[in-house]
Amino acid sequence: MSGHAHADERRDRPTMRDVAALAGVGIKTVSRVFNDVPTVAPDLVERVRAASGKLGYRPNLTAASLRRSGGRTNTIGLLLEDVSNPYSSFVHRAVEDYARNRNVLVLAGSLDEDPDREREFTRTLIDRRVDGIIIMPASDDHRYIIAEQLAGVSFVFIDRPPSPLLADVVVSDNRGGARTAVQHLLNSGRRAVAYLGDDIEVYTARERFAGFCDALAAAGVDCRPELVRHGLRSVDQARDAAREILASAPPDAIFSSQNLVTIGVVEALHELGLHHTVALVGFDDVALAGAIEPGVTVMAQDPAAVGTEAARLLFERMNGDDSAPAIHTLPTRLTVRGSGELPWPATT
Amino acid sequence: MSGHAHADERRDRPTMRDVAALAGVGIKTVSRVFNDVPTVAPDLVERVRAASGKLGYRPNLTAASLRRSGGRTNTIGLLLEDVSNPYSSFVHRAVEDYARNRNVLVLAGSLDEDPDREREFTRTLIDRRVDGIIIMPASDDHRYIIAEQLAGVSFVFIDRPPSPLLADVVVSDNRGGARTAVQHLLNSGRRAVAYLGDDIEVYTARERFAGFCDALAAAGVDCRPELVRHGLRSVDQARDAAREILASAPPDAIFSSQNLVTIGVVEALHELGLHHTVALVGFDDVALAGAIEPGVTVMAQDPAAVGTEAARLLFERMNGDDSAPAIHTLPTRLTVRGSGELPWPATT
DNA sequence: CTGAAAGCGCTTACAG
DNA sequence: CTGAAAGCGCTTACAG
Repeated sequence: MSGHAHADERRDRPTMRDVAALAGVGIKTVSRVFNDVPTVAPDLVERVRAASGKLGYRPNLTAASLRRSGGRTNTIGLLLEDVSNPYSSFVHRAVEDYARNRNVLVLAGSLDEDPDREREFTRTLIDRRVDGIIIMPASDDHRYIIAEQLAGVSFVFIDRPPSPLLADVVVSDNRGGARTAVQHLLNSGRRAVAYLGDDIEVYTARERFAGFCDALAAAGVDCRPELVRHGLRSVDQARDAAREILASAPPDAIFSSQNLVTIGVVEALHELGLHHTVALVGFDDVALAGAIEPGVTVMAQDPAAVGTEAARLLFERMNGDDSAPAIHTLPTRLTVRGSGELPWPATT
Repeated sequence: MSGHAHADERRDRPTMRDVAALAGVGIKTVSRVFNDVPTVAPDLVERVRAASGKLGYRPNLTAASLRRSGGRTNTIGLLLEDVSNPYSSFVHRAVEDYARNRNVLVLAGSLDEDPDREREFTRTLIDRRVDGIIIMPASDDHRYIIAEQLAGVSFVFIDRPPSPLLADVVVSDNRGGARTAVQHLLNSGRRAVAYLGDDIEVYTARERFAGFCDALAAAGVDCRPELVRHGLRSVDQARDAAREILASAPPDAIFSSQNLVTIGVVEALHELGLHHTVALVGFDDVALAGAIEPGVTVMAQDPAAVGTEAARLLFERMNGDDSAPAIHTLPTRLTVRGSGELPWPATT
C-alpha cells in the first residue's frame, strides 16, 4: 500500500451543507462558526466543530469572496522583471511578508522586460479579480490601467514611474546615488571615469547616467564619449565591453550602473590584472562582493525597503486612500569595500 | 487633474449580464463567445465583442471555476524555503515558466524552515482550492496531506522526500555529488579534509555528509571528528567555524555542504591568507565564484531543472496520473574553478 | 440566537 | 444555433 490517492477512490470535498446536515444545524450557523461570529451558542459551535472535523471540511474561500460585500479576494499580483533575479526576489520577499500579516496571498510573475507580457499578465490578474497589483513595469504607456483603477483595482509601481503618473511609484534615488558614487571616485583625484550601463531606454539606467554626468559636470570634468557604453544587458556583454574599453581608451576609474554589469567589469579587471589599478564603484550590491580582492564598493539599493513601502502604499490604496499619486524616493547607501578607494596615483 | 480613480467615482465592474443586455443576446451566448465556442453565429459574436469592448468587460475567472466541472482554479501553490534565496528563486522561475505555458498561475510563499508555517500555508492554499502544490518541506511528518490528495489536490515535493513517501519528490543527487566532490579533493593527495555544513537534521545536509563519509571510507581515510562542523545556518556562523577549525586542527582541504557555508569559508580563508593553501569544494554554486582568486570549485545543482521536473510531475498528477509516488534524482555537476585544484603539497 | 430565501458571476444540463 | 432554468459554495438581507 502506498497511501497514495488513486483516482478511483477520490472523494468529493465536503461542503458547508454537509457539515450543517451532520451537525443538525442550518448552513448559516456553520458559516458563522467559521467566520468567528461570537453570538453562536457554545453547544452549536461544538457540534459544528465536531462535524467539520469528522468530515475534514475546509471552507472554500474563493466561493466566499464571490458573494462577500466588497468582493475582496485577498490576493494581490506582483509583476517583477524576473522572480529569480536578486533585486526582484528581495522585493518579493518583503511584499510577501507585508501581505501575509494581512492574510493576503501573492501571485508573482516575471515580465522579462516585455511590454506585451506586462499587458497580458495584468489582464490575467484582473480576470482573477486580485485586489491590487504591484508592478515593476516593462512598458512605457500605462493608460490602460485607468479603467481598472475605476473598477477598484489598486496599483503601485516599483523602480520606474508609470507614464503618465497615474499611480504611486517607489524608486531608489538613482540619480542622486549615482552622482554620489561618481563623486566618490573623483575624490581620489581620478579623472578618466568610464560609464558602463544598461540600455539607456531603461528608466533606471537613464537616471543613473544622468547622475554620472551630474558628478562630472560638478567637478568640471568632460564626459568623454569613448568612455561610455550603454545597452549592456548581461554579464558577458559587460565583460566584453569592459575589456574593450580598458584596452583602447584606458580609464582610471569605472562606474557600473547595475548588478550584472558590475560582475562583468570585475571579471574583466581580474583577467587583465587591473583590479588594483582601476577603481570601481557599482550601483546595486552583489553577492560575495566582500570576498573579492579588492572588495567591490557599491552604491546599494534596499530592495526590501522598496517592497515594504510599495506594499504599504498598495494596502492604503486598497483601503480607500484616494490622495494624489506621488513618487516615493528611497535613499541608497555607499558601501565601501576597497575597489572604489584604490590609492592614486596608482602605485602598481 | 491626476487621472487617478477617486473612490466616489468608482464604478461597478460590468458582468456578463450587462454585456448580454447591451448586445441583445442571452448571457449564455456571451459565455460561449468568451470561451471560444465555435458554433456562435458571426453577427452575434460581433455584437458581443462590441458590447464588452464598450463596457470594458472582463470575465470573472474565479466565478467561472466555481461552477465549472472539475472545479479547477488554474492556480498552483509553491512553498519554498525563502522566495529570495537564489536556489528557491530559480526553482520558482522554472515552475512559473512551466505553469504559464498551461495558463496556470503560481501562489508562492516562504516557509523559513518552520514546520508550523508549512501546515498553515498548505491549509491556506487548500482553502483557495489550488489544483496542486509543490513544496520544499520544513516539517518531517506529511501524513496530513493524505486527506487532501483524496480530495483531489496533487502534491510534489522538492529537495526533501515526504515522510512517509506519499508523493513524488525531486531531489539532487546529494550523496553522490558530495562523494564525488570529496573524492576530487582526495585525488590531489590531501587527507585532512574538513566538513562544514548545515544542521544534520536537515535531509540534504545529512545526505551530503553521508557522501563525504563515503568518499573518505572509499579512500581508506579516517573521518576525524575535530574536522567536522554541523549546524551552520548563516555566513557568519560558517566564517566563525572555519576560522576556528583552521586555527586549531588545521585541515588541508575543506568540503562545504551548502551555499552560505561556502561563502563563509571563502571569507575565512581570505582573512587568514590560506586561500592558496587549503583546497575548497562547495556544494551549490555561488554568484561571483569565478571572479574570486582562486575561483571556487563547486558541485553545482540545477535548480531550474528541479523546478521544471517538479512542475512536469505535478501537472501529470493533476491530469490523473495515479502511478506510485517515486524519488526522482537529478545529477549534479562539478564546476572546476581553481580552489579545488590547488597544487599539493602546498607550495606557499 | 438561528435559519430559509435570494444572490454573487459564472457554467451545466436541457429544451427549443 | 440560442437561451431560460438550475446550481457551484458560499454570504447577504431578512424574518422569526
